Amino acid sequence: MVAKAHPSAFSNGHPACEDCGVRSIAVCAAAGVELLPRLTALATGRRIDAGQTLFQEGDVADEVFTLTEGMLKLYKLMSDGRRQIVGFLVPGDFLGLAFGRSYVYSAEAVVPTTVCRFRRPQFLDMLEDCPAMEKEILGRTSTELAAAQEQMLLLGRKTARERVASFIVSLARRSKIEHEGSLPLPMSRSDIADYLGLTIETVSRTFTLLRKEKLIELPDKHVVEIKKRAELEQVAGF
Amino acid sequence: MVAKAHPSAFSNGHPACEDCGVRSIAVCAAAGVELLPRLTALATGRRIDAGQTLFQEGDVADEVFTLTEGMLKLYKLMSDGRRQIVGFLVPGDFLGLAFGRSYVYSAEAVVPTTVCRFRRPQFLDMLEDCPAMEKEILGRTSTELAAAQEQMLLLGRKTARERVASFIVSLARRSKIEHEGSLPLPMSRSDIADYLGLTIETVSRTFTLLRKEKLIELPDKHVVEIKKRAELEQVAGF
DNA sequence: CACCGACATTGACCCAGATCAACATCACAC
DNA sequence: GTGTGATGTTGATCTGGGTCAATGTCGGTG
Repeated sequence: MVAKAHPSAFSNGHPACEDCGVRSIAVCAAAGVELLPRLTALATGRRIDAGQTLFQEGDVADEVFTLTEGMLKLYKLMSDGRRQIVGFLVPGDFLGLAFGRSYVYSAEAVVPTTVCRFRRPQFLDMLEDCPAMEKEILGRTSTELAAAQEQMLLLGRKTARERVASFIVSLARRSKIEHEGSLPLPMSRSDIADYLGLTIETVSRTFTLLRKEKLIELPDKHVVEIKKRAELEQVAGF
Repeated sequence: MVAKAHPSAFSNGHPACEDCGVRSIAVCAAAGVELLPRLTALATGRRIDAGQTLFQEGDVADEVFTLTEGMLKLYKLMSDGRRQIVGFLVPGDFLGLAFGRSYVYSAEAVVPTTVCRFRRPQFLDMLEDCPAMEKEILGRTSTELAAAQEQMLLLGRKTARERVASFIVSLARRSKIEHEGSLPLPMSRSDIADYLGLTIETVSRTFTLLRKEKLIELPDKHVVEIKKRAELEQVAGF
């Protein structure tokens, strides 16, 4: 018997899926209640310190994950160290389903992070029995593809000012911030630069510029306060 | 009865799926033989002249397509006319399954092109009855996402020389050209520029540069001949 | 055939953002 | 408290690729 001061947890230190904080927004939401015990049995938790990598580009892709807490950055490296961050993941996001032998990007925690891990073969087996979950994954992959295409427009054609404005507006949308308001910025300037195809200096200067234009405020390195949402969206080119 | 001098064709001018030239490499390959008549009944053909658009970003996404002949470019436009091409499609490729109300990019023929068209609701109904096809679409979407992420690295971090080299190598791989050899380049310099996040002048200069470096030859505006494949891959950063 | 318009190449110059460098800020260890 | 290293900001300068402009190439048309 498990004491219930806290939600029930299994020997692997992972809470049961029924108690999972992100279940309603994760791919698991598509699994019917009858599949929850099976999901729970397959899942193991993992804690990742800030800066620690979950996996690296080229590793054999034998696990898939749901992010339950924190933030991950996904990136690709060139041999000389140039880096492109291809995405930031937030709780509820799913990752790892590479169609191929190995992961096509590295994943590293931006802040202390927890993920829920599944072995790939077992997860795929479960997908067989749960078409709703497969549909959900297809939908998410499609949405991610559309976001990647939007980012291609940003990287290929937007100015530094437009890039930074787009970044802030996109983050705000994902955080469900509708108008003006305060936005956490957990990643470093270097991460932002490598996401936007700029240098840290240009990112810093551009934040300062937007602040001088009174579109944003920067009460702290890791917080942006949106002051003029409409103008910011305008600058972003949305 | 349909005379069989040519493969059987239906009133809509579209050949039956069983006779389709790209069936073995399209999503339709995942449909069992028993589904072919149903596929054929749903499909209609469409011819698109070079330069004509199949659909535009923002149009209601009520159709999906398989490219049967020619080449399409997919692109996003900004209000001031800046353009980012997010992909070139070749026969066998599938497009249009936007997860949302409307298409997120425009599609235009690069050369005279034919597509096979399905109404979305009917196509989705068919997917319900054919999990193999849904899996196939998920696999393709995943692969496309990985390609988009590779392109993000190109757009965010590579030099003009690396971009053009990457472009040539990627095209060669898709055309199954393994080593040295001649490669058709159906799109204009302007299309290449908008795909690589460069200007036409830089694309032109960079082709000339690679030619002077003896990595490629340019016997014609629309042909590249790869002379030193290994060095080209090196420059591309692969 | 000559003419035309679209596309591509090449040259001269310019500028947005990179690079190099100095300094500021802050969390943390001692 | 003071020192130290990581992170961020700001300034000065440089440069890869953009912009502007002239010229070349070629397929189509009368």
